[in-house]
Amino acid sequence: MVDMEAIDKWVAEFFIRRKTNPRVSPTNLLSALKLGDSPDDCSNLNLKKASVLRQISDSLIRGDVDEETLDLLETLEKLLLQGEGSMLTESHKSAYCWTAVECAARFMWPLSVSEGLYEDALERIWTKRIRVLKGSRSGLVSGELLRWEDDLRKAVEDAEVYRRIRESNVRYTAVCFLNRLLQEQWAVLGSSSLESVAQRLLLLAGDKRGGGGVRSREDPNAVDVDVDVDVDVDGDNRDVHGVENDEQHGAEEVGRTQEDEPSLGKGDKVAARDLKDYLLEIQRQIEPSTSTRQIPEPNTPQASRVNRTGTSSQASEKSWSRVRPRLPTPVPLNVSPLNKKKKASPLPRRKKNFWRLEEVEALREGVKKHGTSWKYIKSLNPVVFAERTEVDLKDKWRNMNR
DNA sequence: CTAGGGCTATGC
DNA sequence: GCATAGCCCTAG
Repeated sequence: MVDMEAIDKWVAEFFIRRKTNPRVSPTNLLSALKLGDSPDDCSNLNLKKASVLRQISDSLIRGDVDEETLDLLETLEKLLLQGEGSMLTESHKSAYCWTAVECAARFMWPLSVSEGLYEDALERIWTKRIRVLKGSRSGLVSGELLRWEDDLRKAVEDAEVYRRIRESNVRYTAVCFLNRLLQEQWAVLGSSSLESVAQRLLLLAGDKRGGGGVRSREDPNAVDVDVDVDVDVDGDNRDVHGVENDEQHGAEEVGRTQEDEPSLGKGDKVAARDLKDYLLEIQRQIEPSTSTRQIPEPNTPQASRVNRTGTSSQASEKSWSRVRPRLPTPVPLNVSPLNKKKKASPLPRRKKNFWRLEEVEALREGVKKHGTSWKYIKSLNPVVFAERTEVDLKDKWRNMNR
C-alpha cells in the first residue's frame, strides 16, 4: 500500500505537469487521490506547487489574467513559505503587482468610466484584498505595489493619469512576469520523477540527440518525450474516452505509435501503456465532478437546439476498455452548395422570452466581475441562465447598453 | 467563443 | 414607419 501511494504521487505529478490536460483540474486530482493532506511532507509540497504553477499556466493559455491569478499567486507564496528558506523572488512580486494592476486596469475602458466598474475593482482588489496582504505582512506587498496603489487611486480624479494607465500595456507586462515566474519555479522544482526515468531510459538507449539535452530542463512543459505515455497528445483530447474518434483517426494514431518511439523497448512500451490506462481510469473517475456541462435541468427547452451544431455526444460510459469502440456512421452534414434543400432543417425560432430581473442582475454582476466572458458567466449561474445561451447574454448586455 | 450585423415580432 | 427586445448567423 505504501508503494501504491508512491505511485499515486508519481502519476499525479506526471498528470499535473502535463501541458495539455484541460479536463482535469490539478486541485481535483490532488483531492481525488487524497494527496496534499500532510503539508510537512516535501514531496506533497512540491506536488502542490506544481499544481498551482499548472493552474497559472493554464489560465495564461486561456488568456486569463484575473483575480483567480491573484489567488494562485498568493497560494504560491504560502507554499513557498512552507518550504525551507525559499525566498520570494522579484518576478513573483512583480507578477503579483502587475496582475493586480491589470485586474483594475481592465475596467478602464474609455466609454464606461461612469459605470463605476473601475472604482469597484479598486475597492475589491486594492482596498480589500491588499489590506489582507498587508495585515499578514506578505512579501508580495512591494514598493512597486504601493506606488501603483497611489497611481491607481490618483487616476480616479486625474484624467491624465487615468489616460496614461489605460494606454500602457499593463496586461502584457503582467503576462511577461507571470511567464518568468513560471519558468523560474518550474526550474526550481526540477525534473519530475517520470521525466528523470525517461531521461535515464534515453541515456541507456544511447540516444545521441543534442549534446546538452541531459540537463534537467527549465520548463517541464516541454516534455515531449514523456516516455510517450500519451499517444494522443496532439490528437484531440476527447479520445480519452476512446469514443468520438472515427476509425481513420484511430488508425493514424496506431501508425504513429509504432513509428515514433524507436528509443523505448517493448517492456517500456507495455509499462507506458499500463500507466496510460491508469491515468485514463483516474481521469474517468474524476470527470463527473469536473464537468460543468451537465447542469441538472430536466425541463430542457434548449435540448432540441443542441443538436443543431451536431455535437450532442451520448458518450456511452461503459466499462473502460482498451479497444476503440466502433461508432455508427456519422450523419452527412449536407453542406454542399449543390444541395437544394439549403439547410437540413431550419429549426423553428425560439419563442421570445423576456429577461427576468433576476437574470439581468446576475448578468450585471457577472460582467462586473468577469468582463465579457459570457460562457463563463453562464456557467457561474447555471440555474438562473438555464434558458439562456451565452450568445443571449451577450445580446442582452448589448441591448442594456444601447 | 465572442463580436457584430441582421432578422423578426411587437408596440406606438 | 420607426424603435426596441430578443433571437439568429457567421467571421475571425
